[in-house]
Amino acid sequence: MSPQNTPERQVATPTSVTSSIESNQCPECRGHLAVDEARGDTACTECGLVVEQDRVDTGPEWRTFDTGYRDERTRVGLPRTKLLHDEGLSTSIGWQDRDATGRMLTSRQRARTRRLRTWNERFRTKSARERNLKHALAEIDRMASALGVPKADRETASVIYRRALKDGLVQGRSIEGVATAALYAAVRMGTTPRSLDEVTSVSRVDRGEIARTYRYVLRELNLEIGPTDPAQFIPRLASALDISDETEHRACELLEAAKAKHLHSGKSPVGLAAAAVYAAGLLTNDHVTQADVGEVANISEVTIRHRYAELLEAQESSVTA
DNA sequence: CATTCGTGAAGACGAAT
DNA sequence: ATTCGATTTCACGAATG
Repeated sequence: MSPQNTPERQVATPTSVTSSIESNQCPECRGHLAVDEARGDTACTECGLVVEQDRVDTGPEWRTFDTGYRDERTRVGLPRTKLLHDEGLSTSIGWQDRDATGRMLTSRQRARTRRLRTWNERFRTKSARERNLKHALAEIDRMASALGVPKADRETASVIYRRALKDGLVQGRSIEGVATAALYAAVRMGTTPRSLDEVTSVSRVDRGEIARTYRYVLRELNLEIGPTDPAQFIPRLASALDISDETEHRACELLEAAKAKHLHSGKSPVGLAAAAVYAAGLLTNDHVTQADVGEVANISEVTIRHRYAELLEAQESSVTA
């Protein structure tokens, strides 16, 4: 399996590594390089020098969870060889009480075998769960970093994932799907929510699966997460657009007025927040274009138009009332 | 010229059946 | 699982400044 036979694996210095990978030649001994799939390294076959570490395997992984899915395999998770599969490290012990030649075992041997089976099974399932958890937590951390999610929310995400794993919710679903759902739930519960689209943009799983898994996890763990308050998006939009504190404050007032009239149910919270920022910009004479607000909020100009008209209307009638 | 506004067709989503 | 209603988006052209 391993291309190199040399036990010691020194690591090459970064210089000239890129070029040696391209030319497929070892910088030390001119031997040729080979990829070690199991370790994710690129190493020389002659001297064992590792020229590239932690190479990400982008190849497909085909897994099935039960016979029903065997014929409609889908891509799930990271490559099997690297993080998931146990790579032959664990052992299965047969259930038949016979030795290698097929003879029945004595009762003393049977008891001994039974104990071995029990412990072996415990070890196997325990380490499987730990691999699962390690993988998932690394994935959560990667996505959280990309989104700049605060540490407290990452903790929440990992707690949610642990609970999901304990309750067996990950079976039949991809680890990454559940990990993403846990992160999404965590940021929704925190102080700086991210939209489903934002979370999707850093996940390896498509939007639909995230949404489905999110709902599932929410229901199974009895988590109650209401609709996001649009006002929570205001500070982020404000700083991205460099608008004044006054305008920012004004935007919040507009949202308050709208909420009092229940003008916000069923609408996209981000869209509402974006419209509030735009409208507040008009009111305080520091101009932001609809295009700019839409850009940072990932909302179309059309939606901003619709919302900000409603917002101003709600504000008017509450002033006169 | 840039920005804003309105429209109709089309897609996405949640709720209800 | 399908259907329905509301929302959002896209593409376009017109109006406004």
